[in-house]
Parts: sequence; C-alpha cells; structure tokens
Amino acid sequence: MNLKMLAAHLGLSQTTVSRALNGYPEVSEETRKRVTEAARELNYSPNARAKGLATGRAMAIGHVIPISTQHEIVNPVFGDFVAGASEAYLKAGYDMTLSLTGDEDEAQNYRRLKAKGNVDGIILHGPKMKDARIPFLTGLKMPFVVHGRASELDQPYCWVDVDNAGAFRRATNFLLDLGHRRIGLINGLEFMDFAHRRREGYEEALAARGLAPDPALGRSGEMTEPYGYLAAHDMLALADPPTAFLTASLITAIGVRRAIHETGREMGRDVSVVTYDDDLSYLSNGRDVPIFTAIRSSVRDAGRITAEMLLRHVATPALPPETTLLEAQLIIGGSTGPAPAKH
Amino acid sequence: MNLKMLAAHLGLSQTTVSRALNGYPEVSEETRKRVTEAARELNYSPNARAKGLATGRAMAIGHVIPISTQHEIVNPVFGDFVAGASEAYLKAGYDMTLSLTGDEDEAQNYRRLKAKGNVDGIILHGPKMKDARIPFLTGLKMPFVVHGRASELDQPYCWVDVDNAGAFRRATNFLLDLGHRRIGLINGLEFMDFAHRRREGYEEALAARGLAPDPALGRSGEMTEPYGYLAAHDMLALADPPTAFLTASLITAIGVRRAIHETGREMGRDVSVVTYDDDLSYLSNGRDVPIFTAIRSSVRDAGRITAEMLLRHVATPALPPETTLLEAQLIIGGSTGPAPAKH
DNA sequence: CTTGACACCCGAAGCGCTTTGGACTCGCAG
DNA sequence: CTGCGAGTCCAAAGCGCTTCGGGTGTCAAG
Repeated sequence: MNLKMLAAHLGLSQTTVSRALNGYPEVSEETRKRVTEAARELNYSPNARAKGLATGRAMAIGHVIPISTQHEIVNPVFGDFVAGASEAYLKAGYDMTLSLTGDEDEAQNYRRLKAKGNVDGIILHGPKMKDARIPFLTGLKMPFVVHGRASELDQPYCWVDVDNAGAFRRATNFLLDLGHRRIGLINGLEFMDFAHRRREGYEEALAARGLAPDPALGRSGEMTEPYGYLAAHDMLALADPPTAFLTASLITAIGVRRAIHETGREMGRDVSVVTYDDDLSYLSNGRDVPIFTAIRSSVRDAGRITAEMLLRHVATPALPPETTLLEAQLIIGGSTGPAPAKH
Repeated sequence: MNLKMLAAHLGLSQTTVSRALNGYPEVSEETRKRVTEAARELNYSPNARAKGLATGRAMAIGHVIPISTQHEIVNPVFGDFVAGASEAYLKAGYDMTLSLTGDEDEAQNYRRLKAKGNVDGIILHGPKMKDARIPFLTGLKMPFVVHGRASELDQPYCWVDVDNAGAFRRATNFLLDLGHRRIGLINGLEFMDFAHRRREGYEEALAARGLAPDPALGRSGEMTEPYGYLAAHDMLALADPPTAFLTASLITAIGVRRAIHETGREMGRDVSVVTYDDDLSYLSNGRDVPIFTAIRSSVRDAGRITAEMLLRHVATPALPPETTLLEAQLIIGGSTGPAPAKH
C-alpha cells in the first residue's frame, strides 16, 4: 500500500492525497475526509524513508552512548531517561535511534551519523569534563542537547543538567548540621562531569565551615553495589572512621548499608547515609518513608525535558542555545540522624 | 557531499562510484581505489534513507518495548540487553531504533512500524503468556525474534530464552538438598511469561519431593527492592516462617536481605537466599565471592544472541523459525547454608 | 462578456541512491 | 578483417514521497 495505489484507488492524484493527509489547505474538506478514511481503511501509512528523502527531515532523534572498552557500559540510569524522552518523541511523532559507539573515532562516528541522515538531532549522554564531542558537534551544525554539562568549556551549547554541586552542597550541609564532621564521599568516576561537580559541592560545604576534606574519606569509582560496600568497609576500618557517608547512587548506598551492618553498626543511628537518588522506576527508595535520606531528581523527567528542548531546536535551528538546571530535592529518610557523641 | 558530487569530482558516473563503493566486480581495482580514497577524503558516506529507498532494506532493527500505563516501564534489564544487541548490530552495520509504545492499539503500532519501513526486523521484549503480538507479527511477514517465550502458543516462531523453569527447579532442589522445607518464592509479575515459568520450576521441584507449595510463601509483584523487603518481612512474621527465599532478581534479593537483617537474623545462617541474577553490568553480585547464591545468566549475552538470530533471519527470510534455550548457571555465594535445626 | 480571484486539483521534477540494460574498447581466435 | 567475449564504464529508470508551477471551473466584480 503506497501513495500511488491509494491515489489510484480514490481516483485522485498523488499530490492531492498527500496534501489531504498532511493538512494542507488547498484541498476541500470533503475530499480530505474521503482520503483520510480510505487511508485508515486500507492501513496506509507513508513510507518514512521516502518521506524523509523528500522533506529532508528524518523525524528521528539519535541517542549516542559511549560504550568504552573500560566498563562504563550502559548505565542503569539510561532506561529511565529513555522512557522520559520517549514521551516527548511519541507526542511529536518522532522516532528514536540508539547508537552505542566505541569511543575510538568519535569524530568520524558523528560525521557519519549526520551524513547518513537518519536523525535530525542528537542527545549526548555521559559528558566528561571538557568533553571534546561538544565543540565537534557544534561545528557539525546538527542540533544537539547534552544530558549533563562539560566543565571548563565556555562555548555555548544546549544542556539539561541537575545542579549536582548544589545538591551535594546541601547534602553535606545537612550532615554538618547534624553534627557530623567526618563525612565519607563515595563518588562516581570523577572524570565524568557530574561526579566532578558533586565533589566540588561537597568540598565547598566543608570549606564554608573551615573543614578540609580528608583524602582518606574520598573515593571515586563505578557506582556498583560492591564498590559501595568496599569503600565503606575500608573507611569504617580507619582509626578515625567517618560518622556519615555521601554516596552517588542508590545502588552504591545499598552496598554501604551492607558494610555498615556487617560491622555491627546501625544505619541512621551509628552511621548516617545520604545518597543521590535518580528516582529510577525499578529501584524505588521506599514509598512513604524513604529508606535513605536522599537528594532526589527524576532522571525520567530529565529525559522528557531534554527531548523537548531538542525537538524545539530541531524545529527552529536558529534558536540560541538554551539551558535548564534542575534542582534536586532533599528528602529525609531513615538513614540519617545526629552524629553519635564522641566518647 | 553526495554521490553525484563525488562522481563529478572524480569524473566518473554515479553508477561506477556506487559500484566501486559497494564492492561490485564490474569496476577496475584501480578506479575502486581512487573512489574509496576520494570518499574517505571528502568524508562521503551514503545517505541511509536514499539507500534504503533504493534497496528496500532499512539496515535497522526495531526494539519494541511495551510501556504500559501500569508501572512496568523500562526495566533494569533493558540497558544490558541493548548493549549486547548493539555488538551484533555494530558488526553488521545495522542501526537500532527504539519504540516505546503504550499497549493500546498494539496491532496498529506494528502495522505502522512495518509500513513506515525504517526497520527490517523486530525484537520483541517482555512477552506475556500467550502473547497476542506473536501471532500478529507472524501474520505481518516481518522477521522478528522474541526475547523470552510465550507459553500456551504452539505456533512456531523465533525466540531466545533462558530456561527459567529449569533454573528455578535447580535452585529449589539446591535448597531442598540443604534441608530447607519452607521456601518462600518472591517472584516477578506472573502474567509475564518468564515469571510464570519460574513458578512452574519451583513447584515441580517441590512436587518431586512430595511437597505442596504453601500459598502463604508465594508472592508475585514488580521486582523492586521495597517489594522484596515487604514480601520477606511478611513471610518472616508468619508463625511458621520460611528458612529460605527464592527471589527473581538481585534488586529484590537486596530488599529481602534488608528484611532478614531487620529481624535480627543472619543471611546464609538463619535464612538462605537464592536469587536469579541477570549479571547486569552495574549491579554486580560481588567479584570473586558472590554475595548471593544465584542462578545467573547474562542478559547482555542474550541480547547479542537474539540480535544475531534476527540478523540471520533478515538476511534470509525463508529460514525456518529458530530457537535458543540458554542455561543459567548456579553459582554458590554466601547467602545459603544448611537449614537451621528445628528446636 | 471579460476579468480576476478563489477554490480545488493535477503533472512532473526532484530528494540520493541502486540497478537494469546497454555502449565502448580491447585483445584474441577464426 | 570480422566476430566475440571480457573488462569497464555510463544513462536512465525507479524506490515513495513532497512540492513547485501551473491548470481547470465557478462566481462576483468590472
């Protein structure tokens, strides 16, 4: 079933049928009705490739995920982000294509992506500090939005990011207010921009109270459960162990909890934990009473917002770069309490 | 940069250039070299849409994920599956497009997907028991492979699945061998086919020893941490509590562990836990010594295998349906031990 | 009666590629 | 010298759609 057949079936020209279906005004309401009805009946829907060729728009957005030979791989956040973005695409009639690429010849990859022409815009995931992809994409003249930001790049570009520094500053302050002075930071990989900013927030909060960060209380790594366990395990074994932890993800926090229990301490009483929580659909932090005190920001919402921004820029390429900074909420759960009195 | 310009630049016809680039024999090796070099230099890569139009192949695979209004949403397994599938696509030069669809007018969705013509094949996720999409897709004459299976459908189709029943039979037997008699099953949603089969395996193993499943020890739900916690919490509060749990995912198992600790018991001594483990990249079950005894099967491998099967069928549509049953490994970790003696 | 204006519709070109059906040039056997 | 196959290359059609640049026919205004 294609346009030609449909047109023949209706005794109309392809032109008219095409216009009728695409809502152009130079076609009578009556024939438009006839056409749309016939289209539905015969299960006609236009061939996207042909349409794309003719219009120059692919009606699709590309998500590029670096899948480096180290183990970053697809991270748990991705599913929810995509779900959010999909909401936006669904409404706008856009498709989504995924490219997991090794990060060898990045430049070539993006250039090809553009030349192949099956996406109208790109969402960039997992920006590193001064990420080289950003200036490159800017030069490519293809609309893109970064999920996150890249520090130390002053060139303007579109991004949607959580205020990571602010979130960790608040979390740190919260713990400081509870009397904690030795706060372990169990961070993500710090060449990733978000993790870098989180450490900044943490250190700023400490500095504001005249405290210097203890290197023994800072750890950076991939945010798995065993990593959280190990990091907490080691720090708790110190002569002067931390009374509180700040972790970068719920999964890591779960590992921290395991380590705390294993040493016979109790979370929320002997040791406090505040975690960042991406509010993932399958990793809920409890219902009414959150298990962990957390700084929470829905990555699914971020996905929707990022996609909407991109679609705006695809529709109007002349738009100046736009940015959105999302604020994370601090929600109080059962994992925090006043610092235990020293004895 | 397109074919026409490249041809002009080389003083050749589009035909010859196209053939040179696509490895056809009716072009001299010398000109082929000239052409490929010029193509690389000028950063030419063919427009995928035009190519698709001309060849009738989209060089892309569609993943359709039901995103129902209930809360299944994108599940944590998805990211790893996609990473595996990408390996196969990358090698074969295929792209991947994602469609998250509401499950209202499924039939219409798939029909449109085919008519739009930007995928050559489909991977079906999350099959339910006697899933209606399977007969429908068969009728559509578009190659597809199901990740999982649908019980109570005797029609042939391509699938890649883990032997869920076998895995849970083995896990149950393992616990029975350790002397456990009251084994709680904390399962996924049982209208999903995989969860249904897991229960079957569990019940078969019990039946083989003349045990009847206690309804109070069976629970079905979305595999979140709080769900695992709640289920275990409730069962442990029974007059005759279970001495072991069988859980459907690592995340759920983590909730179970929390419940066990909360009642002052110790996992692996007072209460045993065996979990299903999808071997997710970001949710590792410990390194050398696994935290949980688990039945493990890499969902990432499954993704690769499924994609490879689909590509085979896209290349040769006449191939008869093919199936692959993956066996899960039983790996022993610290979460299991002999049933505590009754007193 | 002619002229625009308007509403409606159509033919055909063109998007960038592949592929069919030749065309041309050699070299070699007849 | 002719014929013929092999080796190279090309022109043009076609994939399914949009869209430009007209074409009708009707009707009110001039």
